[in-house]
Amino acid sequence: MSTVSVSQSGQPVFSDALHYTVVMPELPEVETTVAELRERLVGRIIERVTVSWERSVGHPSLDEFIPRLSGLAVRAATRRAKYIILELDGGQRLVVHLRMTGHLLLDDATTEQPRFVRAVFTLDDGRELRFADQRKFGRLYLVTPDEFAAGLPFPPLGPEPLDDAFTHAAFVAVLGARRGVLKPLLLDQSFVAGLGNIYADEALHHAGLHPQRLAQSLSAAEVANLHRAIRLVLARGVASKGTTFSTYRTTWGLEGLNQHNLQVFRRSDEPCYTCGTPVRRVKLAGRSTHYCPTCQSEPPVAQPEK
DNA sequence: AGTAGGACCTGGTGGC
DNA sequence: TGCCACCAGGTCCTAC
Repeated sequence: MSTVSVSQSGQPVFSDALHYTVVMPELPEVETTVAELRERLVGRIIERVTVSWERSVGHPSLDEFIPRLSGLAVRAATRRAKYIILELDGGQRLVVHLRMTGHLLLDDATTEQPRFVRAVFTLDDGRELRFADQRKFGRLYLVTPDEFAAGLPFPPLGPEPLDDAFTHAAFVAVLGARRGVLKPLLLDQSFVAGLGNIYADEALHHAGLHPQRLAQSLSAAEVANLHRAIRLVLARGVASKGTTFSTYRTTWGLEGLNQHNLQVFRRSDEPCYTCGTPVRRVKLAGRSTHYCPTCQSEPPVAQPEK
């Protein structure tokens, strides 16, 4: 449950407030958000919609987006990859991708709007679902049942790593078709859905694999280790309600705890918990990449360079 | 098919 | 103190 902030200086009391200070939402952060929305939003009716940053709406046009949503009840909240899916009356779906800095906040309408609000969905119970997004990368999509059945608004997505169907054999199958450097491959949503920079680095460390290893160079044992590691770090992230790097604290804000589980991410130059070697940070495929040079030994085959 | 780089964005940080 | 270049990273797009 969220905590309640009681102000004695005339500030509103944030009862039933739901705040997220999660940065960089990946699968566990989105899963946590969806679980909260399932509990607190399903059954409510969207009465009114306002959009203050037009490009936050990815589909359809704003002229269609707003009137089509009005009066619809939220029937279910689910997740696919890093997408939040709100099923509405008539089978329409409001799909949300938080990208880098998106937040969904559920607050009493009388409370002050948080910074960077891009869209507000006024509910029938006096609350508002607020989409805040500092860097404006996040997107909202409204799709019809036919569009959703045709795969909109999703790009090609790989298997869900926490599904029971994502067995070792299933991982071998998707990996066998791919080549290239491990780190960018793990970030490729069409390979396995839901990993981002944090959990990709953590999975590689847990599996003892150097981020520059080539996918096709892995032994059977290393493939099994990587499969186990992906599932483990994501499951641990979900259990910890996500990873929070917040620059500010609020008395009513919910916060994930997985940052305390991280072995290498954002631990540059700090000692590896396993062997004490300073964690190294390099730029790989345009992303900062963290690894332990001892636990994750260098690729056995020399990379073509120089 | 893969790789690289730019674009989208803005607040925070560090250098001068 | 003030300015400014740079960085953060999810995804799409283009080019090679």
